[in-house]
Amino acid sequence: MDVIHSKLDRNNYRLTDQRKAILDVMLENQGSHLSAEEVLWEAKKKFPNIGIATVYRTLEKLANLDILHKSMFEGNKFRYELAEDDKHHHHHVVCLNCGQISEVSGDLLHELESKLEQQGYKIIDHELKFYGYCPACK
Amino acid sequence: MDVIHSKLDRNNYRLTDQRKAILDVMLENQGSHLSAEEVLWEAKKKFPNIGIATVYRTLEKLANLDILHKSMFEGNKFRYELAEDDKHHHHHVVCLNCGQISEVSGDLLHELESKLEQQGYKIIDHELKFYGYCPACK
DNA sequence: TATAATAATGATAATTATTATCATTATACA
DNA sequence: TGTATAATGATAATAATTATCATTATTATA
Ligand SMILES: [Mn+2]
Ligand SMILES: [Mn+2]
Ligand SMILES: [Zn+2]
Ligand SMILES: [Zn+2]
Repeated sequence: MDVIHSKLDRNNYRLTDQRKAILDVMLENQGSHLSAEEVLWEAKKKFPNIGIATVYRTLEKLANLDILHKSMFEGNKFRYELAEDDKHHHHHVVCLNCGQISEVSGDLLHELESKLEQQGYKIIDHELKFYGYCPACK
Repeated sequence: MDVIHSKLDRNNYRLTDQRKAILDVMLENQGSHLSAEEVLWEAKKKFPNIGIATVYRTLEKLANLDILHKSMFEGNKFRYELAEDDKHHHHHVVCLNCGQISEVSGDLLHELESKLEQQGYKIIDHELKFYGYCPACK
Protein backbone atom coordinates (compact mmCIF):
# COMPACT_ATOMS: atom_id res chain seq x y z
CA MET A 1 0.00 0.00 0.00
CA ASP A 2 2.83 2.32 0.89
CA VAL A 3 4.79 0.67 -1.85
CA ILE A 4 1.98 1.37 -4.26
CA HIS A 5 1.69 5.02 -3.33
CA SER A 6 5.39 5.67 -3.65
CA LYS A 7 5.40 3.89 -6.97
CA LEU A 8 2.58 6.14 -8.15
CA ASP A 9 4.43 9.19 -6.86
CA ARG A 10 7.61 8.19 -8.60
CA ASN A 11 5.68 8.13 -11.85
CA ASN A 12 3.93 11.48 -11.18
CA TYR A 13 0.65 9.73 -11.22
CA ARG A 14 -2.14 11.80 -9.69
CA LEU A 15 -4.17 9.86 -7.20
CA THR A 16 -7.63 11.11 -8.14
CA ASP A 17 -10.78 9.94 -6.40
CA GLN A 18 -11.56 7.72 -9.35
CA ARG A 19 -8.18 6.04 -9.23
CA LYS A 20 -8.41 5.71 -5.49
CA ALA A 21 -11.75 3.99 -5.91
CA ILE A 22 -10.31 1.55 -8.43
CA LEU A 23 -7.29 0.81 -6.28
CA ASP A 24 -9.53 0.21 -3.29
CA VAL A 25 -11.61 -2.20 -5.31
CA MET A 26 -8.51 -4.13 -6.23
CA LEU A 27 -7.23 -4.14 -2.66
CA GLU A 28 -10.58 -5.38 -1.38
CA ASN A 29 -10.67 -8.16 -3.93
CA GLN A 30 -7.33 -9.81 -3.58
CA GLY A 31 -7.51 -13.38 -4.75
CA SER A 32 -10.18 -12.73 -7.36
CA HIS A 33 -9.59 -11.83 -10.94
CA LEU A 34 -11.83 -8.98 -12.01
CA SER A 35 -12.75 -7.88 -15.49
CA ALA A 36 -12.80 -4.19 -16.40
CA GLU A 37 -16.56 -4.19 -16.23
CA GLU A 38 -16.61 -5.83 -12.82
CA VAL A 39 -14.17 -3.21 -11.60
CA LEU A 40 -16.44 -0.54 -13.03
CA TRP A 41 -19.47 -1.72 -11.06
CA GLU A 42 -17.53 -2.05 -7.83
CA ALA A 43 -15.91 1.33 -8.30
CA LYS A 44 -19.29 2.91 -8.99
CA LYS A 45 -20.25 2.09 -5.41
CA LYS A 46 -17.47 4.37 -4.27
CA PHE A 47 -17.61 6.94 -7.04
CA PRO A 48 -20.90 6.69 -8.94
CA ASN A 49 -19.99 8.86 -11.91
CA ILE A 50 -16.86 6.99 -12.86
CA GLY A 51 -16.77 6.01 -16.52
CA ILE A 52 -15.59 2.85 -18.21
CA ALA A 53 -12.84 4.70 -20.09
CA THR A 54 -11.26 5.77 -16.83
CA VAL A 55 -11.40 2.21 -15.59
CA TYR A 56 -9.64 0.87 -18.65
CA ARG A 57 -7.06 3.64 -18.56
CA THR A 58 -6.34 3.14 -14.88
CA LEU A 59 -6.16 -0.63 -15.02
CA GLU A 60 -3.77 -0.42 -17.95
CA LYS A 61 -1.56 2.08 -16.19
CA LEU A 62 -1.50 0.13 -12.93
CA ALA A 63 -0.65 -3.02 -14.82
CA ASN A 64 2.24 -1.27 -16.56
CA LEU A 65 3.55 -0.24 -13.16
CA ASP A 66 3.26 -3.88 -12.04
CA ILE A 67 0.82 -2.88 -9.36
CA LEU A 68 -1.77 -5.04 -11.05
CA HIS A 69 -1.35 -8.21 -13.00
CA LYS A 70 -3.34 -8.65 -16.18
CA SER A 71 -4.22 -12.04 -17.53
CA MET A 72 -6.85 -13.93 -19.46
CA PHE A 73 -8.39 -17.24 -18.55
CA GLU A 74 -11.59 -17.93 -20.42
CA GLY A 75 -14.00 -15.67 -22.19
CA ASN A 76 -11.82 -13.37 -24.26
CA LYS A 77 -11.60 -10.65 -21.71
CA PHE A 78 -8.72 -9.54 -19.58
CA ARG A 79 -8.84 -9.86 -15.84
CA TYR A 80 -6.90 -7.98 -13.24
CA GLU A 81 -5.66 -8.74 -9.78
CA LEU A 82 -3.33 -7.10 -7.32
CA ALA A 83 0.26 -8.16 -7.92
CA GLU A 84 1.82 -9.28 -4.68
CA ASP A 85 5.52 -8.66 -5.12
CA ASP A 86 7.40 -7.21 -8.02
CA LYS A 87 7.11 -9.47 -11.07
CA HIS A 88 7.26 -13.26 -10.97
CA HIS A 89 3.67 -13.98 -10.21
CA HIS A 90 1.93 -16.95 -8.79
CA HIS A 91 0.49 -19.59 -11.11
CA HIS A 92 -3.11 -20.51 -11.76
CA VAL A 93 -5.12 -23.67 -12.05
CA VAL A 94 -8.20 -23.31 -14.21
CA CYS A 95 -10.92 -25.90 -13.67
CA LEU A 96 -12.21 -27.08 -17.02
CA ASN A 97 -15.54 -27.95 -15.44
CA CYS A 98 -16.57 -25.16 -13.07
CA GLY A 99 -14.16 -22.48 -14.22
CA GLN A 100 -12.82 -21.95 -10.73
CA ILE A 101 -9.38 -20.44 -10.63
CA SER A 102 -7.01 -21.46 -7.86
CA GLU A 103 -3.69 -19.92 -7.02
CA VAL A 104 -0.45 -21.88 -6.89
CA SER A 105 2.33 -20.42 -4.83
CA GLY A 106 5.50 -22.45 -5.46
CA ASP A 107 7.69 -21.38 -8.30
CA LEU A 108 9.76 -24.28 -9.60
CA LEU A 109 10.57 -22.63 -12.88
CA HIS A 110 14.05 -21.49 -11.97
CA GLU A 111 15.60 -24.57 -13.51
CA LEU A 112 13.94 -23.94 -16.86
CA GLU A 113 14.66 -20.25 -16.71
CA SER A 114 18.35 -20.66 -16.01
CA LYS A 115 18.55 -23.14 -18.85
CA LEU A 116 17.08 -20.49 -21.15
CA GLU A 117 19.41 -17.83 -19.82
CA GLN A 118 22.33 -20.10 -20.60
CA GLN A 119 21.03 -20.13 -24.16
CA GLY A 120 21.22 -16.35 -24.31
CA TYR A 121 17.75 -15.28 -23.29
CA LYS A 122 17.03 -12.76 -20.56
CA ILE A 123 13.90 -13.91 -18.76
CA ILE A 124 11.89 -11.19 -17.07
CA ASP A 125 8.64 -12.88 -16.26
CA HIS A 126 6.59 -15.97 -16.83
CA GLU A 127 2.98 -16.95 -16.94
CA LEU A 128 1.90 -20.45 -16.13
CA LYS A 129 -1.60 -21.84 -16.24
CA PHE A 130 -2.67 -25.37 -15.50
CA TYR A 131 -5.88 -26.73 -16.94
CA GLY A 132 -7.66 -29.60 -15.34
CA TYR A 133 -10.22 -30.35 -12.69
CA CYS A 134 -10.46 -28.94 -9.22
CA PRO A 135 -10.87 -31.31 -6.25
CA ALA A 136 -14.62 -30.65 -6.19
CA CYS A 137 -15.11 -31.46 -9.86
CA LYS A 138 -12.76 -34.41 -10.14
CA MET B 1 -1.16 -36.89 -40.61
CA ASP B 2 -2.62 -40.34 -40.48
CA VAL B 3 -3.34 -39.69 -36.85
CA ILE B 4 -5.14 -36.52 -37.82
CA HIS B 5 -7.28 -38.19 -40.45
CA SER B 6 -8.35 -41.00 -38.18
CA LYS B 7 -9.14 -38.48 -35.49
CA LEU B 8 -11.33 -36.59 -37.93
CA ASP B 9 -13.00 -39.81 -39.00
CA ARG B 10 -13.67 -40.83 -35.43
CA ASN B 11 -15.55 -37.58 -34.99
CA ASN B 12 -17.45 -37.91 -38.29
CA TYR B 13 -15.84 -34.78 -39.52
CA ARG B 14 -16.12 -34.35 -43.25
CA LEU B 15 -12.85 -33.50 -44.90
CA THR B 16 -14.05 -30.90 -47.36
CA ASP B 17 -11.72 -29.10 -49.74
CA GLN B 18 -11.86 -26.03 -47.54
CA ARG B 19 -10.88 -27.97 -44.45
CA LYS B 20 -8.17 -29.78 -46.37
CA ALA B 21 -6.81 -26.40 -47.45
CA ILE B 22 -6.73 -25.15 -43.87
CA LEU B 23 -5.10 -28.33 -42.59
CA ASP B 24 -2.48 -28.11 -45.32
CA VAL B 25 -1.74 -24.52 -44.36
CA MET B 26 -1.19 -25.58 -40.77
CA LEU B 27 0.99 -28.51 -41.78
CA GLU B 28 3.09 -26.28 -44.02
CA ASN B 29 3.56 -23.74 -41.26
CA GLN B 30 4.70 -25.79 -38.33
CA GLY B 31 6.65 -23.66 -35.93
CA SER B 32 4.76 -20.48 -36.68
CA HIS B 33 1.69 -19.26 -34.90
CA LEU B 34 -0.93 -18.09 -37.36
CA SER B 35 -3.93 -15.88 -36.76
CA ALA B 36 -7.29 -16.71 -38.30
CA GLU B 37 -6.80 -14.03 -40.90
CA GLU B 38 -3.34 -15.27 -41.81
CA VAL B 39 -4.78 -18.74 -42.24
CA LEU B 40 -7.49 -17.26 -44.44
CA TRP B 41 -4.99 -15.69 -46.84
CA GLU B 42 -2.88 -18.80 -47.06
CA ALA B 43 -5.91 -21.00 -47.55
CA LYS B 44 -7.19 -18.71 -50.27
CA LYS B 45 -4.16 -19.67 -52.34
CA LYS B 46 -5.44 -23.23 -52.32
CA PHE B 47 -9.15 -22.55 -52.34
CA PRO B 48 -9.84 -18.96 -53.40
CA ASN B 49 -13.50 -18.79 -52.42
CA ILE B 50 -13.03 -19.87 -48.84
CA GLY B 51 -14.68 -17.55 -46.33
CA ILE B 52 -13.51 -16.29 -42.99
CA ALA B 53 -16.39 -17.97 -41.16
CA THR B 54 -15.26 -21.35 -42.39
CA VAL B 55 -11.75 -20.61 -41.24
CA TYR B 56 -12.90 -19.71 -37.75
CA ARG B 57 -15.20 -22.71 -37.57
CA THR B 58 -12.52 -25.10 -38.74
CA LEU B 59 -9.77 -23.75 -36.51
CA GLU B 60 -12.07 -23.98 -33.53
CA LYS B 61 -13.05 -27.53 -34.31
CA LEU B 62 -9.46 -28.65 -34.93
CA ALA B 63 -8.41 -27.05 -31.69
CA ASN B 64 -11.14 -28.88 -29.81
CA LEU B 65 -9.85 -32.12 -31.26
CA ASP B 66 -6.35 -31.16 -30.09
CA ILE B 67 -5.11 -31.22 -33.64
CA LEU B 68 -4.32 -27.55 -33.30
CA HIS B 69 -3.22 -25.58 -30.31
CA LYS B 70 -4.77 -22.18 -29.74
CA SER B 71 -2.98 -19.50 -27.81
CA MET B 72 -2.57 -15.77 -27.51
CA PHE B 73 0.69 -13.90 -27.21
CA GLU B 74 0.31 -10.22 -27.97
CA GLY B 75 -2.33 -8.28 -29.81
CA ASN B 76 -5.64 -9.64 -28.61
CA LYS B 77 -6.00 -12.24 -31.27
CA PHE B 78 -5.75 -15.97 -31.06
CA ARG B 79 -3.07 -17.82 -32.92
CA TYR B 80 -3.00 -21.44 -33.98
CA GLU B 81 -0.30 -23.99 -34.57
CA LEU B 82 -0.19 -27.68 -35.19
CA ALA B 83 -0.14 -29.64 -31.94
CA GLU B 84 2.70 -32.13 -32.00
CA ASP B 85 1.58 -34.91 -29.70
CA ASP B 86 -1.58 -35.27 -27.70
CA LYS B 87 -1.87 -32.52 -25.10
CA HIS B 88 1.03 -31.27 -22.99
CA HIS B 89 2.45 -28.71 -25.35
CA HIS B 90 5.79 -27.07 -25.62
CA HIS B 91 6.42 -23.73 -23.95
CA HIS B 92 7.01 -20.33 -25.49
CA VAL B 93 9.41 -17.48 -24.95
CA VAL B 94 8.03 -14.14 -26.05
CA CYS B 95 10.58 -11.42 -26.71
CA LEU B 96 9.40 -8.17 -25.18
CA ASN B 97 11.42 -6.22 -27.72
CA CYS B 98 10.99 -7.81 -31.15
CA GLY B 99 8.00 -10.02 -30.41
CA GLN B 100 9.75 -13.12 -31.65
CA ILE B 101 8.35 -16.32 -30.25
CA SER B 102 10.68 -19.21 -29.58
CA GLU B 103 9.74 -22.72 -28.67
CA VAL B 104 10.96 -24.47 -25.55
CA SER B 105 10.94 -28.22 -25.58
CA GLY B 106 11.75 -29.47 -22.08
CA ASP B 107 8.88 -29.93 -19.71
CA LEU B 108 10.00 -29.70 -16.09
CA LEU B 109 6.53 -29.15 -14.73
CA HIS B 110 5.93 -32.68 -13.56
CA GLU B 111 7.07 -31.83 -10.07
CA LEU B 112 4.58 -29.00 -9.75
CA GLU B 113 1.84 -31.03 -11.38
CA SER B 114 2.25 -34.01 -9.10
CA LYS B 115 2.20 -31.67 -6.15
CA LEU B 116 -1.13 -30.35 -7.34
CA GLU B 117 -2.47 -33.81 -7.96
CA GLN B 118 -1.58 -34.71 -4.39
CA GLN B 119 -3.77 -31.80 -3.39
CA GLY B 120 -6.71 -33.29 -5.24
CA TYR B 121 -6.51 -31.66 -8.65
CA LYS B 122 -6.51 -33.57 -11.91
CA ILE B 123 -4.16 -31.76 -14.26
CA ILE B 124 -4.87 -32.20 -17.94
CA ASP B 125 -2.76 -29.57 -19.55
CA HIS B 126 -0.64 -26.53 -18.92
CA GLU B 127 0.36 -23.40 -20.72
CA LEU B 128 3.62 -21.71 -19.94
CA LYS B 129 4.94 -18.52 -21.43
CA PHE B 130 8.17 -16.78 -20.61
CA TYR B 131 8.55 -13.08 -21.24
CA GLY B 132 11.94 -11.54 -21.67
CA TYR B 133 14.49 -10.78 -24.35
CA CYS B 134 15.72 -13.05 -27.07
CA PRO B 135 19.47 -13.47 -27.60
CA ALA B 136 19.42 -10.95 -30.45
CA CYS B 137 17.65 -8.27 -28.43
CA LYS B 138 19.43 -8.75 -25.14
C1' DT C 1 -31.50 -43.49 -59.19
C1' DA C 2 -34.41 -40.06 -57.13
C1' DT C 3 -35.38 -37.92 -53.03
C1' DA C 4 -35.25 -36.50 -48.40
C1' DA C 5 -32.34 -35.36 -44.43
C1' DT C 6 -28.30 -33.44 -42.81
C1' DA C 7 -23.96 -31.00 -42.82
C1' DA C 8 -21.03 -27.38 -44.48
C1' DT C 9 -20.30 -23.05 -46.57
C1' DG C 10 -20.03 -17.98 -47.46
C1' DA C 11 -21.89 -13.48 -47.13
C1' DT C 12 -22.87 -10.54 -43.91
C1' DA C 13 -25.04 -8.81 -39.66
C1' DA C 14 -24.43 -8.73 -34.71
C1' DT C 15 -21.77 -8.79 -30.63
C1' DT C 16 -18.24 -7.59 -27.49
C1' DA C 17 -14.08 -5.93 -25.56
C1' DT C 18 -11.06 -2.39 -26.07
C1' DT C 19 -9.20 2.01 -27.85
C1' DA C 20 -9.54 6.70 -29.73
C1' DT C 21 -11.57 11.25 -29.81
C1' DC C 22 -12.80 15.39 -27.87
C1' DA C 23 -15.03 18.74 -25.15
C1' DT C 24 -15.16 19.60 -20.22
C1' DT C 25 -13.31 19.67 -15.61
C1' DA C 26 -9.75 19.41 -12.13
C1' DT C 27 -5.16 20.17 -10.64
C1' DA C 28 -0.49 22.09 -10.43
C1' DC C 29 2.33 25.83 -10.51
C1' DA C 30 4.32 30.33 -12.23
C1' DT D 1 -5.10 34.71 -10.23
C1' DG D 2 -4.31 32.92 -14.55
C1' DT D 3 -2.32 29.51 -17.52
C1' DA D 4 -0.52 25.04 -18.80
C1' DT D 5 -1.28 20.38 -18.21
C1' DA D 6 -3.49 16.14 -16.79
C1' DA D 7 -7.58 13.49 -16.09
C1' DT D 8 -12.25 12.44 -16.96
C1' DG D 9 -16.62 10.81 -19.15
C1' DA D 10 -19.55 10.39 -23.03
C1' DT D 11 -19.49 8.33 -27.00
C1' DA D 12 -17.68 7.00 -31.55
C1' DA D 13 -14.54 3.86 -33.78
C1' DT D 14 -12.08 -0.47 -34.21
C1' DA D 15 -11.26 -5.18 -34.47
C1' DA D 16 -11.83 -9.98 -33.46
C1' DT D 17 -15.11 -13.29 -33.07
C1' DT D 18 -19.74 -15.32 -33.30
C1' DA D 19 -24.48 -15.78 -35.04
C1' DT D 20 -27.77 -15.93 -38.78
C1' DC D 21 -29.52 -17.63 -42.82
C1' DA D 22 -30.04 -18.73 -47.51
C1' DT D 23 -27.51 -21.74 -50.66
C1' DT D 24 -24.81 -25.73 -51.83
C1' DA D 25 -22.81 -30.24 -51.10
C1' DT D 26 -22.94 -34.69 -49.14
C1' DT D 27 -24.94 -38.70 -47.20
C1' DA D 28 -28.69 -41.86 -46.24
C1' DT D 29 -32.77 -43.98 -47.72
C1' DA D 30 -36.78 -45.55 -50.38
MN1 LIG E 1 -4.22 -14.96 -9.35
MN1 LIG F 1 4.53 -22.93 -30.48
ZN1 LIG G 1 -14.13 -27.27 -10.73
ZN1 LIG H 1 13.88 -10.09 -29.61
